[in-house]
Amino acid sequence: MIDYERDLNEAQFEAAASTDGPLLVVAGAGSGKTRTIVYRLAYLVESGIPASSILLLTFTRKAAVEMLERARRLAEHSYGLPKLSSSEPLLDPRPFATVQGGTFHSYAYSILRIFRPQGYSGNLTIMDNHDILAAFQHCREELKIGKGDRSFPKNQTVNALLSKSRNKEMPLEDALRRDAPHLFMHHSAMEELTAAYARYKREKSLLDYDDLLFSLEEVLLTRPEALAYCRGRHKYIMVDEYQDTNPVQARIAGLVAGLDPPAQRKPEGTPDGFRGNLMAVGDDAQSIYAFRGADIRNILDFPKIFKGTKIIRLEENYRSTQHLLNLSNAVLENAAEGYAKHLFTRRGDGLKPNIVRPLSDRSQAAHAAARIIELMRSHRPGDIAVLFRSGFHSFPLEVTLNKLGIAFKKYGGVRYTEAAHVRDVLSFLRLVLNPMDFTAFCRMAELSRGVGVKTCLKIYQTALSGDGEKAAEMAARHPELAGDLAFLENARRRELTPVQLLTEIIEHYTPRMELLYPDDYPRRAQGLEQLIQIAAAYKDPDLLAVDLSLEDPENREEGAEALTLSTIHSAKGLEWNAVLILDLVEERFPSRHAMVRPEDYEEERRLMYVACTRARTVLELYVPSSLYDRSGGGTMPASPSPFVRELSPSLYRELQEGWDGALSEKRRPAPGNRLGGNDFSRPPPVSKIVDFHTHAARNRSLPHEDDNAAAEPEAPPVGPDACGFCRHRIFGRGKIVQHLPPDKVRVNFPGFGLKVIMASYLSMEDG
DNA sequence: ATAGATGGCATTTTT
DNA sequence: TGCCATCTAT
Repeated sequence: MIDYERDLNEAQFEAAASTDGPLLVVAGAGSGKTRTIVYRLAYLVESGIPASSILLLTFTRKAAVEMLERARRLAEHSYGLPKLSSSEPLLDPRPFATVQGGTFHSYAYSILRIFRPQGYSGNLTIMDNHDILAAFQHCREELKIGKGDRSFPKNQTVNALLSKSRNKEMPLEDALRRDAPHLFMHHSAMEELTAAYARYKREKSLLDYDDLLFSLEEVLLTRPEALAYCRGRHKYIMVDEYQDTNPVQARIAGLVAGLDPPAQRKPEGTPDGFRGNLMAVGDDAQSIYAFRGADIRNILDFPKIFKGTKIIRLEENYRSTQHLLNLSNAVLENAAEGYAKHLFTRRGDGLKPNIVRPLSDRSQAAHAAARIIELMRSHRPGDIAVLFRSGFHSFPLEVTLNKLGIAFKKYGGVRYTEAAHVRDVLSFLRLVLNPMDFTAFCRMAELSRGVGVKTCLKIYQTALSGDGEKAAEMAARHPELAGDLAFLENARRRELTPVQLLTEIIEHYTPRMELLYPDDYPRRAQGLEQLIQIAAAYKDPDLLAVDLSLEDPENREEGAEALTLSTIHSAKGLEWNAVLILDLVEERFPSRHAMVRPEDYEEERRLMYVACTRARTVLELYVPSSLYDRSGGGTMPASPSPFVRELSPSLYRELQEGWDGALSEKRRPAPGNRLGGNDFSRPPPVSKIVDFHTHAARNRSLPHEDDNAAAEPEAPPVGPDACGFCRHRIFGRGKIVQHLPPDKVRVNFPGFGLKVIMASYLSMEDG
C-alpha cells in the first residue's frame, strides 16, 4: 500500500488528500509538485474514484505522459504485480491507465470531434503554423491587401498579432496600439484580412490553435448536451501550471469542473453553487507566457472565483542546494511586485553558483563547451543543460559542440514537425483520414511537377462542389498526382494500424524525397523512422495525426542521454544536475523587446527565476563582455544583465576570462585593501580552455595557449612602468589603473569597468 | 500558371 | 543567416 504520510511532507499530503472541492496548490519551484499530483492521483483512485473520471490538464502532453508514467510506477512499486489466483478483488495492474491527460488543445479537439462547432461539418482539421501562413497568403492575394506595400505586415506578423488579440481577448485595434503602434495605420485592412481568414477556415473545416479553445468554449456554452457530456465524464479536474493559463482556458476548466456559465450564475457569485472538484497547481513566480495571453490573475483570483477554495503552499524545495536557492530567491527579491516566496531546502549548502565572464560570445561557447566536457566526467550528459533566452543564442555553442563531436538535443527553435519531409508525410497521413483536408492536399499535390496553388485550388473547388469525377479527371492530367491519389485510395480501403499506414506512406514517399533532397535524404529518412516509433503508441490514426500537428514529437523521443540545449521556455518544469545559462547581457536577457513595458520586464525576471531553479547542484551564469552582431558590423560591447548586476557578490563565485583565454577567479578587493598590490597571488586557473576556434583565433591573430605551456607573454608593448592610456582590441581605449606584476595591468575601460588584462595584449595610446 | 531565382528583410518566447 | 515574398523566364 502507499504510505502517503511517509512519502509526502505535511503540505503535500494535505494537497493529495483534499479530494473534493476547489483546491489551489501554490507550488514553488522544485517543491515536489509532480510528486504531489501523482500521489493525489493515487489517493483518488484508492478512494474508489474511477481513474477514467479524472482529467489531468497539463501544459504539454509530455508533462501529462510523464506524470501518468510516474503514477504507474508508483502503483507497480506499491501494489506489486496482481496475484491472479487471489480471491480478493484484484487491483488493476495499471490503475491509472484510464486517467485522461493532455493539453487544453488536445482535450478541446477530443471534445470537438464529438460535438462539432457551429458552422463546421465534416472532419475537422487542425492547422499548423505553415497552414496558417498559407491561409493568410491566400486571403491577402484574394483581397489584394497589402500588395506592393512594404509597410504592410508580413503574414507571420499578422498572425502573431491576431493570435495575441484573441488570446488576450482584446480587439485587434487595441492589440495593435499596444504592441505594434507602427502598424496601427493598417488596422482596417488587417480586420478585413482577419475576416477573410475566418471565412477561409470555416469553408475548409480548418481550426487553428486558438479556434480549438474558443470553439470548445462556445460548444460548452451553447450545447447543454456537450457540457453534460464533459461533466459526466470527468468529475475530477486537475490543471497543472495554472499560472500560464489564459482566460479561455480558465473558463473551460471552470465550466467542465461545474462552475455555471456567467448567465446562469446567481448575482452574488457562487456562494455555495460550486460543487465541482477542481485542483489548480501553479506558481505565480513562474508565469512566463503572458506574451501569448496567459494571465497571472487566473491563479491570483482563483480563490475569488471558486468560493471555498482551500489554498496550500509548497515551499520546501527538494531540488537545489541552498546556495543555488539563495541566488534564485534573490532574483525574485528585486521583483516589482513582492512575491512572498522563500524557498528553503534541507539538502545542504552545496557550491555557490559561478558567474563566468568570457570576453566574447565566441569564447563563451568555448568555455561552456570546456565546462561541459569537465562536467561530463562526473555527470551523465542527460544531467546537463544549457539554457538561453532565445533560440538563436545557442548558435555559436552548437557550432562548437558539433566540432567537438558532442551530441546534444535542442528544444525550442526549429521544430521537427516543421521539417519539410515530415510535413510531406504528415500530409499523406491526413489525406488518408480526411480526403477533404485542403492544406494537406495542396502540400501533397505540389510535390508533383506542373502543379501549383492555382491547380490545387481548382481541383479542390471542383471536388467540393460534389463533382468528384471531374476532379479526378483534372488530377489525372498530372501523372504523379494521379499516382498519389491512387495510393491514398488504396490505403483508405484497408483498415491499417497507424504503424502500417505510416510505413506504407513512407515507402510511397521515399523516392520523391530522394529527388527533392538529394544532399541529405538519408538523414531525413532516419527522421521518418522516428515517426513510426511514435506511431507505435497509437491505436487511432486520427489521434496520431492531430498530435503530430499539435506538438513536437522530438520531445518524447528516446533517451535522456544527450546534453540538452533549450530555451528557458522549453525548459520549464524540467531539472538537471548542472545548468549553464548563456548570454546574460542587456538586449538579450532581458530581451530587448521586453524593455518597454514594466510588466514585460517583470516577466523576464520570472524567466530568469525559472532558469536558475532548474539546477540541482551546479549553476553557472555566463556574462560575455562582447557579442558578435552582424547588423552592428562586428563585435559590439555588451553590458551585464541587470539580473546579474543586482545580485550581491556574496551569492556567487566569479570567474573571469583573461586575455590568455584562461578563467581565473576574480579578485574582489578585500575591505580596506582596495588597491593593495601585494596579495594578488593568482589563484589556479579553474578551467583552461583548449582553443576550439583555432582558425577563428588565427584570423584574429590572437596568440593562444599550447596545451602544456603556461602562457608566458612576449615582450609587453605596454611597459612595466607605463601609465596613462592604452588600447584593447575589444574594449577600446582605457586608462591603466594599476600594475599587477609580473605581466598584467588593471585597466579601466569606459563602459566596461575595470579589467585585469595581460599587458602584452594592449598597445599604448597617447594621453 | 509554374518554377526557379533574385533580392530584401528582420531576428522572442509556444500551443 | 536563413527565410519570405515578389519577380521573371519558361
